[in-house]
Amino acid sequence: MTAAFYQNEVKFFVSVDCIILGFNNSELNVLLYKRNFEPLQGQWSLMGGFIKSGESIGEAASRVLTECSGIDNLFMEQVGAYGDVTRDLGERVISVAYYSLVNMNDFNPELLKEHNAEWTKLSEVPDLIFDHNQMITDTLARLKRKAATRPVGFNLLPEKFTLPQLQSLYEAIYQTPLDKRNFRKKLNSMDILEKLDEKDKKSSKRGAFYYMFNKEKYDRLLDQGFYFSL
Amino acid sequence: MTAAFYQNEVKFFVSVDCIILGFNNSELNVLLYKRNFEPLQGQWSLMGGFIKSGESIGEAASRVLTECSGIDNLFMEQVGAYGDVTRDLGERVISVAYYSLVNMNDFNPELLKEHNAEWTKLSEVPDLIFDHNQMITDTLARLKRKAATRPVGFNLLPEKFTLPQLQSLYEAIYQTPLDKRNFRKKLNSMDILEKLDEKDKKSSKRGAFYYMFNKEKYDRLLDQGFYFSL
DNA sequence: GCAAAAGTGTTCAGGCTACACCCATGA
DNA sequence: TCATGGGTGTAGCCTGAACACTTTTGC
Repeated sequence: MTAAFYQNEVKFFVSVDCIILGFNNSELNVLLYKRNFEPLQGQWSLMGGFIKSGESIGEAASRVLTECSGIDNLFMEQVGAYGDVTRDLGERVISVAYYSLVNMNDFNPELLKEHNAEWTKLSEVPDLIFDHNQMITDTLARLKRKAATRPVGFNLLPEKFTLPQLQSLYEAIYQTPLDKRNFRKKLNSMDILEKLDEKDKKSSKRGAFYYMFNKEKYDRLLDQGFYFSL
Repeated sequence: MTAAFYQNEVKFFVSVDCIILGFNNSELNVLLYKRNFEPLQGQWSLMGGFIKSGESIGEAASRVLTECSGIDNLFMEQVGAYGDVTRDLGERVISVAYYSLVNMNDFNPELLKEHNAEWTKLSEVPDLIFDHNQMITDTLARLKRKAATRPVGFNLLPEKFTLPQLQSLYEAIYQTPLDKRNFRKKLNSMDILEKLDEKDKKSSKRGAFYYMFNKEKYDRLLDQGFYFSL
């Protein structure tokens, strides 16, 4: 029963490419690295790798993420499969893209160096190999939709964050300025944040209160038919 | 340069599976067929096929669609890649799902018979092979989002359709009843439909006016910053 | 003439947008 | 004391939701 049923069909290399997004200084960043193997050695590329036998697509993506971050269970979601015949210049490779939203501070700088990896502002992404620029474009469109309807943006921030930080994150995602009062009013009305007593004094003299996303509260509200929307 | 760069990596069978949706009698239907080859011969399945060398993923999906419909250029969009290690009982196969929205009347019944294919109401879909039920579930979630923000629903109707038809289509997609007056008001305000003089008298004595979707008008409005929303 | 589906407006509430000033603090 | 970013409330508008009766016509 484990016999070769599909003998007459063709097999393909299948890889995953990870669009790892972070947020810093009011800007979204993506993790890129310089390829250290042919073809196109020395060119900039997304983090990726081939799927191994015995490994699901998601497991492969997860492995790539862990390898370059040292962190398990990062937020991650499939973008889609890319399979143009000539997309890879080496041989034919079908690739499945995943995007991941991470807190840049959690990344070990030495591990990044080891992988030739660098955080790059989205506004300064160079020409990447193959269809990797397209994958980023598709991811950003998806992120806009997703962040508007699900509380995924918090993955891009430290556990404790301020409202000005959160707002500038959403401004970066939507690529549009938001009204401070309206933004805060909306968040307040959702009642999914915990206000701390502590303040962040790094970016202003007065200091801004820290908040935390309360997942338990959010899940409870979901059950009651609540929908996140920002 | 066409040398074997990735010699040490594993290759996989890659297939496409098509979730072909039609609309009839106030119900969404999906095209299923009885597998005529092992493994799981005789079981119900989505329409699908292996990707051939020299063929992109989209081309493979398009080929499968044309093969069973006799129609080119059907509306089609990728749902995602499915790659659990044990998803296929024969051998390991990674599959990319595409959904397609079609006008059931355009399908040649004899061609369907040839392929062992049958239209099945969504409410009556049996247990399918592998993860095909999951693919349908994912497609329906995607369709809800898509149909709300893009005028893709028209692909499920004949070129000429009535407003009661269109409303029942959206009721089927959203799985919820809609208010007749509000629905018509919204459509009217978008100004993307052409009202014909002709009436459809099949479903009532009085008859309902036929309308057509005006793609040119829609595209013009898009340029002016208009967003479809239903 | 009656059954069955098509067609038509108004009202109300809630959410979204626009908008400007005071507060706290470090330098 | 002043420069800098943090924090707060209201009013108008618009959109979405609720809702009931008349029209047409085949039988």
